[in-house]
Amino acid sequence: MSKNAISNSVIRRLPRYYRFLGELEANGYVRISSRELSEKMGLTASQIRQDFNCFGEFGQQGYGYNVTDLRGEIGHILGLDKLTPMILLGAGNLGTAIASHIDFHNKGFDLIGAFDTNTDVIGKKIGDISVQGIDELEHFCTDSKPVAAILCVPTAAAEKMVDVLISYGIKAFWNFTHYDMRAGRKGITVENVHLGDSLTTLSYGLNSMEESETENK
Amino acid sequence: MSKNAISNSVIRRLPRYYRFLGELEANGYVRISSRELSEKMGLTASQIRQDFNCFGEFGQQGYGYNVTDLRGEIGHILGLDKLTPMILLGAGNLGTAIASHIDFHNKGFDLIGAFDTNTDVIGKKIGDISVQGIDELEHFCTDSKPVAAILCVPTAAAEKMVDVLISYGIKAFWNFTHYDMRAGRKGITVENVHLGDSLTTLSYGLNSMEESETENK
DNA sequence: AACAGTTTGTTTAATTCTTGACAAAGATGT
DNA sequence: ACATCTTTGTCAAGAATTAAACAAACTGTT
Repeated sequence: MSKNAISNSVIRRLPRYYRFLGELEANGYVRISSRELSEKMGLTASQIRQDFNCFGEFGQQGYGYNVTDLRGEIGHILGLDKLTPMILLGAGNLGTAIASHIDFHNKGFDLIGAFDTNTDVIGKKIGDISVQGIDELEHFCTDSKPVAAILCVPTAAAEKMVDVLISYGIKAFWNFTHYDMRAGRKGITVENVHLGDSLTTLSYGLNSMEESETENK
Repeated sequence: MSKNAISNSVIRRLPRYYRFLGELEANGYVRISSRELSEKMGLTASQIRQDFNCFGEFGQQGYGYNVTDLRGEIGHILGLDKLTPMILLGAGNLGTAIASHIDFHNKGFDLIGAFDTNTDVIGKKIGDISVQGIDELEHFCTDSKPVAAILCVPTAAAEKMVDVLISYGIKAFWNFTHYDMRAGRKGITVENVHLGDSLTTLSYGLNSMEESETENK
C-alpha cells in the first residue's frame, strides 16, 4: 500500500468529521482550527490533527484548515464523489423507511431498484423507483449492474441471499438483519447496523447509571 | 463503585454476546467453551474470558460456560430483565418502521406511546398504540412516566425537544436524528444511531477495497 | 481413585490508540 | 520589515485494549 494502513478507529471518525464540516460550511465558516473543531466535536485537538494527517497535509500553520477544502478531501477519501448504484432487498416497513429517509446521493450511492417477494408491496412506489418481484432481480442486475445492496429482508432469507447477490456482482452490503454478516470473502465489504444491539446498549446505559447513582447516594 | 469501571469496548460487545448466546440456546446448546464461542463470533477466546470476567466468574474450569446461565447473567447486566417505559417522538416513515420492527420487550423496553405534530399521522395505529398529538405529551408523561424516548423527528425539532423531554422525566434517548447529541447532563444517557454515518462508512469500505485491489494487481 | 484432557481465571506481554509537547511555518499587526 | 501570535505536523510518552501464556480446577474415563 502507498500509505500506512488507516486504523479502524480513524475510519469510524471520518463520517462524523465530514458531517461537522458540512454544518460549518453551511454556517459560513471558511476556516477552522483543530482546537476550535475539537471543542465543537468533543475530541482533543491532537487527535484531530493526527487523524487528518493520515491522509496528507491539509492544513496550514498559523491558519488552520480551509473548511471547504478539508471537507472535499475527506469526502474524496470516503468515496463520496462518485455514485455507486445500489438496490434494496426487502421493501417492508423498514426497507421502505430507510429507502425514503436516507439521502443516498450525499453518501456516495444511487438507489436504482427495490425488490421483494411479497405481492402486496410489488409495484409500490418508493420515491421514483417501484418495487419489483424477486424473480426480476437477476435480469435487473445483468442490465443495471448494481454494486451495493441494502438487506431489509428476514434474517433467514438474508443468509440464503448473500451468495446469490455476490454472484450477481454485489460487493457492498448494508445489513439491517439480525444475521451477523462477516465480510469473509475478498472484495466484499459489509456494514452491519444491528438496531437491536443499539437499543440494548441504551438499556445498559440507563441501567448502569441508575446503579451508580444508588451507590453514590 | 463496587467493581472496576467496565470499559466501553467491553460494553459494546455485550449485546452481541447476548445475541449469540440466544441463538446457541435456541439451537439446543447447553454448554459452550470460550474457544468454541470465539470461533463462532470471530474473536479470541482470551478476549471472551476477559470480558466475562469483568462481571464475575460465570464459567467452570474443564467445562466451560452454561449457555442459559451465562445469557441470563449478561441479560441482567444489560438491564434486560425489566421493562422501561418508552415513547416514540415522530411517527413518520422511519419512526413507524422502527416502532413496528423492533422487539422492544426483548431489549428491556416497553413502547407505550407515540407522538407527532403532523395531523395526517395523528390517530394512526402502530401495533397496539395510536399516535397522539404533541400537545398531549406533557399530560401523558405526568400520567404514564415514560423514562426513554426514540427521537425520529427532524433534526431541528429534536434539538429543541430534548430539554423539554428531560424536564418531563426522560432519561434515555435513542436518537435517529442528525443532531449529534451528547449526554452532557448527569443522569442522561444517549445512543446515537446515525444511519447516514453508517452508509458513509460502507462507501469508504467499498472505495478503499477498490484502491487496494488496483494497487495489488 | 487415579490419570489424561479441558478449560477457566489471571498474570504478563504486545499492540494499538490517545494525549501532550514542541519546533517549524505561516499569519497578523505595527 | 519585524516581532508576536497562532497553529500545524510530528514525535514521544502514556493509557487502554488485545493477545498470549500458564497454573489451578474441574471433567470424564478407565
